[in-house]
Amino acid sequence: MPAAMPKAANQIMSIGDLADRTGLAVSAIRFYETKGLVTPERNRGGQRRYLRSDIRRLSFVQVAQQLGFSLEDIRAALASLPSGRTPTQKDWEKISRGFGANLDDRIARMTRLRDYLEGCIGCGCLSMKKCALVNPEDGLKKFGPGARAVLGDKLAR
Amino acid sequence: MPAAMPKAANQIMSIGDLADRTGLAVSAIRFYETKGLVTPERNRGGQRRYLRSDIRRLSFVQVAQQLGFSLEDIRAALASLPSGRTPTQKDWEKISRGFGANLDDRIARMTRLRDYLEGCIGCGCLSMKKCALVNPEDGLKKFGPGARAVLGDKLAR
DNA sequence: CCTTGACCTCAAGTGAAGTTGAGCAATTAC
DNA sequence: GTAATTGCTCAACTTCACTTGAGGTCAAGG
Repeated sequence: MPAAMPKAANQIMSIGDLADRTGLAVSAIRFYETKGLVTPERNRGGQRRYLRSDIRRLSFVQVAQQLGFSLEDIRAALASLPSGRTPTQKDWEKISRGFGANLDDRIARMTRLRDYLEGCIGCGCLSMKKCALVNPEDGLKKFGPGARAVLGDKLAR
Repeated sequence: MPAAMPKAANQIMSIGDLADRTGLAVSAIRFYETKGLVTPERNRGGQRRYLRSDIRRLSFVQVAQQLGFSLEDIRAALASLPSGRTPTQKDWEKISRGFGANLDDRIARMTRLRDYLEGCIGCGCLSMKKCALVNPEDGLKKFGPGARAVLGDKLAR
């Protein structure tokens, strides 16, 4: 058999293969393992063996990271995936929804920020403690000082 | 002696006052100074004395940081403010526009990301290195490791 | 079989963005 | 006028997200 031998059914792969498929550095993948983001098996030589579903797992990590989540946030989200079996679409959809809802919020906040920059920063209100954007309500301080308020840190709840 | 003593014309203030007005920690303000983001005068006792316009300056730092800019990016932007005089509205508007343009991009990108997340994450495309979600053209990555900050705070729990 | 490249572990380093602490000086409040 | 508060410098420590290097092992091709 010549040519095409793309890994036994390409069901399992080495760390290098996974790195190629995800665009991550090998060192990053090992690092993620220490953070509990992936937990590969080992072959009898002690080398890591990954499943194809780990590609998606790490891709999710990358996406979520770009959305601003910390590795710990992501770890927590991934922890809700089934441990015994390969996650299904439904599994993924479920955890994606959590992140997506958050995104809506973030988009709204960024839009507000843009408006702020365009219309407000030159107006002087930045120097005023009571600027609705910088400091919407008295008492917001305890949730995060200063301009954090701009982002819509809700003090409610 | 009791009552109203709201700072001599509140034109100049101590680092503690500035910290109160911006919500920043005193240590952070000093740190920003080492990064060239503020350059206060000193009184004859050697203590830092800030102008009211520094409130705006630091507020801008906070806002820009939350947009994902590094302190170095911000330093560069602030460097275009006039050094001899207190910045005018126009000065601020000018530098804000630069950041704002960037923001439009980001909002667009995030909106795209949200759409993908809703419709795509379960579909398998996440396993592809080229998925726009994983690898957006000019991804947030180029804004540095602070991309996290762009997006604000943590996943609601 | 033997070489070469991929992998292994573990420790240390990086850089961003600060915080904390020691030891001391200046300001403010009473 | 004195005590408490605030400020000063400088060095070291912290967290996050990785990378790099040393020293050694495993596995696939020729």
